[in-house]
Amino acid sequence: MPSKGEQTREKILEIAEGLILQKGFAGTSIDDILRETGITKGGFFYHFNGKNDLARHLLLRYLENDQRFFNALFERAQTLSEDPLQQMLIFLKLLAEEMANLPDTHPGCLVASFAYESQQVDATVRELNRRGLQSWRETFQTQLDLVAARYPARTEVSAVELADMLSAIIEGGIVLSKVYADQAILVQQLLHYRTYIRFLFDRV
Amino acid sequence: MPSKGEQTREKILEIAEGLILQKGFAGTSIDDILRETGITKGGFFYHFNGKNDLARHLLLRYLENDQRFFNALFERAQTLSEDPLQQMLIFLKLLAEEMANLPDTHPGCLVASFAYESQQVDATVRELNRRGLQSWRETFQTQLDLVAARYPARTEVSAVELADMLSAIIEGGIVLSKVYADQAILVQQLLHYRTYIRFLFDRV
DNA sequence: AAAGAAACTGTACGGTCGGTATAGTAAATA
DNA sequence: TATTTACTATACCGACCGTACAGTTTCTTT
Repeated sequence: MPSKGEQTREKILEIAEGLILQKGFAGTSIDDILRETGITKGGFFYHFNGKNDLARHLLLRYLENDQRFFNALFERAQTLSEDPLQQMLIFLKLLAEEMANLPDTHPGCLVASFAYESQQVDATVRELNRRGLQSWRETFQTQLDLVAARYPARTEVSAVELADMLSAIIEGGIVLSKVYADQAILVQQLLHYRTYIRFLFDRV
Repeated sequence: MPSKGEQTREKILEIAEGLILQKGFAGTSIDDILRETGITKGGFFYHFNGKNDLARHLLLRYLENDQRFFNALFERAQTLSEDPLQQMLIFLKLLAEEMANLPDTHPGCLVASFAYESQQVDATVRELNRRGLQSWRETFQTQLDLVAARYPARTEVSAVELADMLSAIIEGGIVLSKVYADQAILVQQLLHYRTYIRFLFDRV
């Protein structure tokens, strides 16, 4: 059982994340967070040294959750097939399904949020953001390397670029989904990426 | 020759855009803009009714410029080939070249910026944002329809989704380029989209 | 039960925010 | 020359910003 402090901390992080994704980092005041959580300013500063400290913990939590999420989907894909290409394709299908099953449209990605407010956060957060993208790159690249080792690509492609393409599709798909208020778009785009992977490595 | 007022107006818009792409909309104060432009608050409010009014004009200008930019590249592509598929492929190559020739990394896209601060701008700006994405969709879709009319796609694909994919690649590519501080990524991603189009319609 | 640490509340601070108002002025235009 | 355009300069507002800290309650350990 998490201590009371941990619970409050988690509540602050949870609510702050939602607010920041809708209003931006600079646009979300500490008072906004206090209003939603019900705690007072002193309580907030007991847990965090300030807004930038909040941003750092927020991003850390977000990246860890995302990593866990991706890992879980890859593990599930690995139980369903032994072939690296099929695993990748299954992973993408599972990811698309998860995005389709969200209650509303995707709330947004903190990495993109901070990327567009880079001057509002300190160098630590910017660096953390870079590392976050890099860890996604490595996660996807690892699988794509396995694919490329077994299947000759139709055209010579870089696994890193292809890994980045998935990140780009996710980030871009989220932006479009947000603006159109239609989660289907992110799903469609993920499936297009999947088709591209199939064209590259599968004998279609 | 633009009148003195027009010049000042343009200067405000130009500087505000740069600031907003780096610090976000809420994170950019009117005072910030005054500092950079050298005008006073009275001067600013002579030209704009407030921050939201600025946002609207900013987005309008941005979308018009972008539309002109895309149109110019399509026209150039049309002078180089009569075939719709080749025109699309040339367009994408030209677009990638333009992105590669930017002096620094891509400064960002206002559409994404406002998408991640949707609660900070009024409904007019949000609607304008949607229309902006929609006009890109139509621009790309028009060309892709011509392609699909002449070339049977390898897999049945929706021209709208494929058009949105380009927008997503651009938006996502910009995010990655910003975070990694490397404009090459956006270029790579545009070329991957190009390869996907080739796989879909061309006999590779 | 006492002590101490953890988890806050309450309040106050100086600064800045977007926005408004107004008086004055220089330059372009009719 | 008269009028409009395009500002400057200054002052002000209430709201809110992030920060600080002294005090109080709640939990945990001994």
